[in-house]
Amino acid sequence: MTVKPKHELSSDEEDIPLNSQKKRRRANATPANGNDIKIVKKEEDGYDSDEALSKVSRASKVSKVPKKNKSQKKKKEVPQKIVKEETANEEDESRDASIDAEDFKWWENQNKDDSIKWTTLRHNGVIFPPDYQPLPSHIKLYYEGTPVALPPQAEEVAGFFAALLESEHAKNPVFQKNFFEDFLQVLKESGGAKNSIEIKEFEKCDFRKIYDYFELQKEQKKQLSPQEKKQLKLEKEEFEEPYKFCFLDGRKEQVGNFRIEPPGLFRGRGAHPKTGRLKRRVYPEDVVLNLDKEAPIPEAPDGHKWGEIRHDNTVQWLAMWRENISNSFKYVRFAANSSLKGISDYKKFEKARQLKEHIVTIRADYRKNLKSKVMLERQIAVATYLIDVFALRAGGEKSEDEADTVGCCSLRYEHVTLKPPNTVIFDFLGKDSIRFYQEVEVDKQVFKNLTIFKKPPKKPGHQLFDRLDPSILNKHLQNYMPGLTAKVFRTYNASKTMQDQLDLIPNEGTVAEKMLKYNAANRTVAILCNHQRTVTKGHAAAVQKATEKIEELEWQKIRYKRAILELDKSELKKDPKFFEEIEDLTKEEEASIHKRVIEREREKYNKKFARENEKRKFDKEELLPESQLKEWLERVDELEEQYKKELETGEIQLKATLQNVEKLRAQIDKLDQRIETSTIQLKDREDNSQVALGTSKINYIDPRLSVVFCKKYNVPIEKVFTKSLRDKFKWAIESADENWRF
DNA sequence: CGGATAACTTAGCATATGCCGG
DNA sequence: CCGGCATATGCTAAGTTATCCG
Repeated sequence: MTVKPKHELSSDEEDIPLNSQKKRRRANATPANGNDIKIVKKEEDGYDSDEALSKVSRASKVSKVPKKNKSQKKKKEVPQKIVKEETANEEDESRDASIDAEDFKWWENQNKDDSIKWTTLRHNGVIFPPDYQPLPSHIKLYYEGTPVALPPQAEEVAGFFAALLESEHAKNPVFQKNFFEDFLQVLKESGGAKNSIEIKEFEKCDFRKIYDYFELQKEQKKQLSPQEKKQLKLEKEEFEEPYKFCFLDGRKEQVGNFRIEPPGLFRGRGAHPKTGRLKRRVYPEDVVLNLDKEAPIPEAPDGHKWGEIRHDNTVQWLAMWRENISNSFKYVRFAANSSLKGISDYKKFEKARQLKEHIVTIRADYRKNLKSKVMLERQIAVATYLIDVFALRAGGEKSEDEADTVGCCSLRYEHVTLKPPNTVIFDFLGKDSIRFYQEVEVDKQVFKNLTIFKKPPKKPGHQLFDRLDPSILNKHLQNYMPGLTAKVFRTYNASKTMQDQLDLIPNEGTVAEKMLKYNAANRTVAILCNHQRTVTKGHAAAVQKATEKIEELEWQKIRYKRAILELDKSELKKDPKFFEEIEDLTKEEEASIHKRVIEREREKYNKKFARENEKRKFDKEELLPESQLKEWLERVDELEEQYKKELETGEIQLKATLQNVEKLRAQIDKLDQRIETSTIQLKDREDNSQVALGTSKINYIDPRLSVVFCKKYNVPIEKVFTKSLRDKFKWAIESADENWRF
């Protein structure tokens, strides 16, 4: 218990001055705040050093695992079916593909060393975006009111901006500036405006005419007849056909993104310094193809040549090119339903499941290490805690020319606010500049440590974990389990949470009711992972509409109750509670409901009239006379009159069929039903408005959990997985029985 | 060893699709 | 049956991590 680990006795590397650590971005390098020394003093944070020590002996128990585990059981490889590349009949290629995929059940026979991804790989290359089509001569950019004769190269770039004129990007000054710089550059390179107008200021450019032209084109496309649209779609599919599939070890498999990304303006998320920059056109010369050595090399377009032909069977990309915004690579890869992606996915979840065997130890360890005498160990402990409990990402360092977003290791002083005794407010921008905001209670010792990590001279801009980065953290995690890294915790906790939530669902009720609960479970996971979406622009309006609808149902119900009392006063005595709600509706509320209902009725008839006549016009039939509309509207007027009277007298007029207490009660029951469904639906929609369920379903929740749920609860799999997810998760659907557990 | 980077997963948004209620 | 809305899909940006390289 009191054995002092040797590395703590010596002045170890932990105590090197912080300012000799690798330089940190964003202003101020982390100060040497003396924490490292003070931390060992008991009075600093009052921990029991004896206890702190015991942990280290524990840590030494953790077995080191070789980096590469090559000793994994090597099962026999499935004999692969050789598929003829030329099917005699090409009429139904996709059917062939699906048969192929079904034939290859890799999950029934997991194998081997996965550094070699394939032995043969053949494909037809990639699709390039069409050449630029110059605008008609009367559509121009205007500069200080004068049309500019732009060279096509520059016109194309102006068009990229014009297309975004009504978007938020176009209002963003950084976007404007970056676009304008690149635009001027292209303009210069292409010889400047042909009518020698010199463009100098962004503010003097008017892209409206180009924008309007694009809108018109969109409109015209929409106006095409269904047959024409169908024809276009058919042509598109036919053109894409050769690129959609490839042959991997002789099996026909789907390619994911076989289209080269078209040029445009870079739309970075959040405050990205490069947003608006010109993303340049990619030519065959920029593209590297990956194929097997004997594979026929697809022909490059017209007079072009491929940049390079590679034969690298240790990777799973088919083509790649370098992109000019951040100088990184873009890849053409297999589709999500491909065997290689499926295998990776399966391994990901199996790895997460493996973490179950170690999580207790890991948690016990980081709890103990929260009190370690070594600063690095404490930071590792706190970071692991945050990653485990709050599902933070690893948080690698980012460069100055990317958006300022953070994850665990890159958290800074200002991202964490401490509220004694042990409340922490996290507020930072994470991946995709999505805000992470949580006010939470944390472990007491975690709170103390965060206080230490924030101690002066540390101040805003400084790293909280000044000794840590994902590589150090991951190396530490590998000690517990081969392949364990920070991101595995997200997968593990997401799937574990889903399992726990699904376990709480009783096997009863309709499929719809079960699905509501499944989605609620899914939502718990999405919230854990902070998967958000922006509320759709019509959301507020939609909610209001639905709320009003419910109000109107309530009002109808009250009317019927009043009507019952008119028919038979004695009903009140029999069940006074039933009639209580009549009093809930004030005259004002009722009047405003009347107004809404009437207004909607009027609108309905106006629309009906307009639509009907449009149709008749198209069919060259005689139009409805205005008198028809008038007649309809008069009926609404009558209704309005009737409601007005009702409001004054309280007397309800109903059609003859409803002049009967039993029928009214039945109607009221129906209304109650509708109110309940509508209310649940509304709540569900509201709860979902800011939460994206898809991301966790696609990436984090072991699909076998959903399969088991469906099997056990008799829910059709289509209810939980869309077509594409069923393809992606075929391995799960076919392999999990109803007793499977994460 | 550490920084750079290649290769992969994860992410939200825009747009296409299709489904459901009036 | 049809329009409006929700959902599914496509697109590509933005992460993580292993590995490369000096």
